[in-house]
Amino acid sequence: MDKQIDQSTIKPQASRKSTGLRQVAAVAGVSTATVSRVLNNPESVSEGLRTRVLMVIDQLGWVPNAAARALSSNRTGAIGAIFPALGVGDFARAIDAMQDALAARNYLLLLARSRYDAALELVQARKLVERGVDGLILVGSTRSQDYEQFLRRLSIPYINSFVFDADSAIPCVGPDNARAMAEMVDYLVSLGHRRFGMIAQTNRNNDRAAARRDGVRDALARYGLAIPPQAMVEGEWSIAEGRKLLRQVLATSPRPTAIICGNALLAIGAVLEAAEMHIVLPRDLSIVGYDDTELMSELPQPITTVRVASDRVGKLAADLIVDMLEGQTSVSGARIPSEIVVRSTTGPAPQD
Amino acid sequence: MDKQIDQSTIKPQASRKSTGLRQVAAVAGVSTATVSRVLNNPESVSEGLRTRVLMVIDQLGWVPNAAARALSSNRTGAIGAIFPALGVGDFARAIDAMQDALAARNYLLLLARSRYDAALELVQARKLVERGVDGLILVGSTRSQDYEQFLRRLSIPYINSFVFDADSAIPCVGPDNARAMAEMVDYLVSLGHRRFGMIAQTNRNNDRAAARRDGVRDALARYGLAIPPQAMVEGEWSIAEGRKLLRQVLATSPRPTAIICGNALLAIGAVLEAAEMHIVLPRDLSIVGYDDTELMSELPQPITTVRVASDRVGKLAADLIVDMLEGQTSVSGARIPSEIVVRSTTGPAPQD
DNA sequence: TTGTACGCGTTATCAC
DNA sequence: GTGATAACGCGTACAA
Repeated sequence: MDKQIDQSTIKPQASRKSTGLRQVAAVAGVSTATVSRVLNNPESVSEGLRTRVLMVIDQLGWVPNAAARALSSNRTGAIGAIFPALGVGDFARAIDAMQDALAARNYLLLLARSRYDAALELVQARKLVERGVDGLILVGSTRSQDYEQFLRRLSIPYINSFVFDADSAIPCVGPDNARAMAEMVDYLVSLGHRRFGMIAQTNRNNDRAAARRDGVRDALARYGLAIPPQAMVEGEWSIAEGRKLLRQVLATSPRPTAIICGNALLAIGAVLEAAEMHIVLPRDLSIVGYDDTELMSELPQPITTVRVASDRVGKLAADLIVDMLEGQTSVSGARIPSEIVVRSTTGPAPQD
Repeated sequence: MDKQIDQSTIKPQASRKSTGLRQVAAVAGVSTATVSRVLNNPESVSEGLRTRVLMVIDQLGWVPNAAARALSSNRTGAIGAIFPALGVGDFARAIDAMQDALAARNYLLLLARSRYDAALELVQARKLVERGVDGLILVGSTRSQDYEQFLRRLSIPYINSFVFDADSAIPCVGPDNARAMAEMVDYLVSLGHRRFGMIAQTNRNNDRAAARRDGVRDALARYGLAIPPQAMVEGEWSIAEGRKLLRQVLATSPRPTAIICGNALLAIGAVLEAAEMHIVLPRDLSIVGYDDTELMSELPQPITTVRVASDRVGKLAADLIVDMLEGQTSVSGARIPSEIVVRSTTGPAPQD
């Protein structure tokens, strides 16, 4: 009798196409609960059953359904991250490290791209939340009211990366952009420079770029110095712009003796253009950049720059958000130190 | 009476925390089915109800739960893509375009990275499938037996990108790597070059690199030419390696008059190193690369290279996989044309 | 056009 | 340690 009943109750299950956990349970002769436990809490299942179930899983090639799991457990095991761009030097390195760190802790990274567009970023955040991410890694700390409100209503944790603000309410992982630039200014002033120009990265929806610019300005102010408006220009993220803007800055008078660039590509463009203008670095002019990509050291003229361990930013951000999710105590942020890498594009200010 | 019944039936729903669609339905005074339809099939709902429901949704700030939706509809609206690397020139451009194209058609891109590691790629594929992606975009077309089997068993479509093989069973979107290199060889031979060297990208788990190398070899063979083993070297993806390998190739005798590099960074390294060795391009030597990044044209010496519209690869791959999902007829692949961009690192072979 | 009711595949809370 | 079984939130026949 029992057997007959078993079979008749199995039939309808078998007709349910080639589904999952239930199948495994049936074949292994255990309950669905046990199969689930083998996956999520192996220690709570006896050795014997566990191996048996694992064999069946392997044999059937069963892959658990993440959607069902998410629906039932209210966790997806996915972390969302929104970056302005994905292929750009420091972000790319951070993303790689983030992915590795998350994978190591059994989380998946969901990447979105905001293109430095505030509205788009909010859209992306919504999509990620809709997708059920357990936490969010954002870049920067300045956002619109709408966005702030959206985040506040959220029941999931989020952190800011690539910025560091000691007294921010929400955790930050990143360099102190302003301080990094201040150190660069100190270095240049110590070389005797007094007239500065800046090829800044555009500030539009980019508080890191703004912080770098402000860092330069404030540091200079401490020495009683300032960059004249015409010698302060803005560009995006390309060599071509670095070239163009160098000419623009050098056209001002009196000519600056040191030019600070807001990112790596702008610096590379500036240095290349200087060479074409037969300006000898660092004899006639000093140029510095921000971020240390391979190019900064491999070009004919290695460029002095600020180095930030972006991979550490990525890894720590990943670890931090997972810690927050798993209720670790250490939910503070971290300031990633920056460092001035002196190469051959900086030297004593020319005498005039 | 009716009112009282309504209220008493609403109470238990209200106690169910701050859930979703049901809430919206209750507040809007419609059924859950209607709310669902407003989202997934708006035309089938009367104007009046639709706007009312939309207002309530907005007011409550409700975000549909993707997991529940996926579980119920058996589609996630997510496409998985596995790339060897994410931040690398052509891949980065393709990824950007892919994301945009997918977003335009209301799909989300789930990105994974295989690091040119076959085993890791299979792991990533499994994870993406577990995550319920509706389709898969892969790179290349050569894979292990295990992997092939895994894909065959899959019930979701997948395509190969960055390769093109006219008689492949599964759709491809990409350049014909071998043909692109063959054209480059034709060009160099037409300039009088007869002695060639090659700084290839390593072939490990990279059939595109292999195809490029084979393309060069076969094209040369047609002219009765060949690259001597010592002049055929391999590197990864860095300027430093391009530098080192150039010296290696130039140490062979007789010295090649033309050197073909397997990617952009290797070419840049080679060109920079040549300059440091006081070798004048193209008078003494011709060097070409593969892939056209900004650097290839902005460096002091613009580099002759193969240009492939990677963004088109990304966009077309995205459109193709979605077409396959949505049952469009046009499920063939596409060959993305490549083009030789002649710059200043190539010229007539030196006379000896 | 709109509403009812069931099922999607898993987790988790109970009993045993 | 193990097994029933009720959620989880949404889509969708089917009925009205």
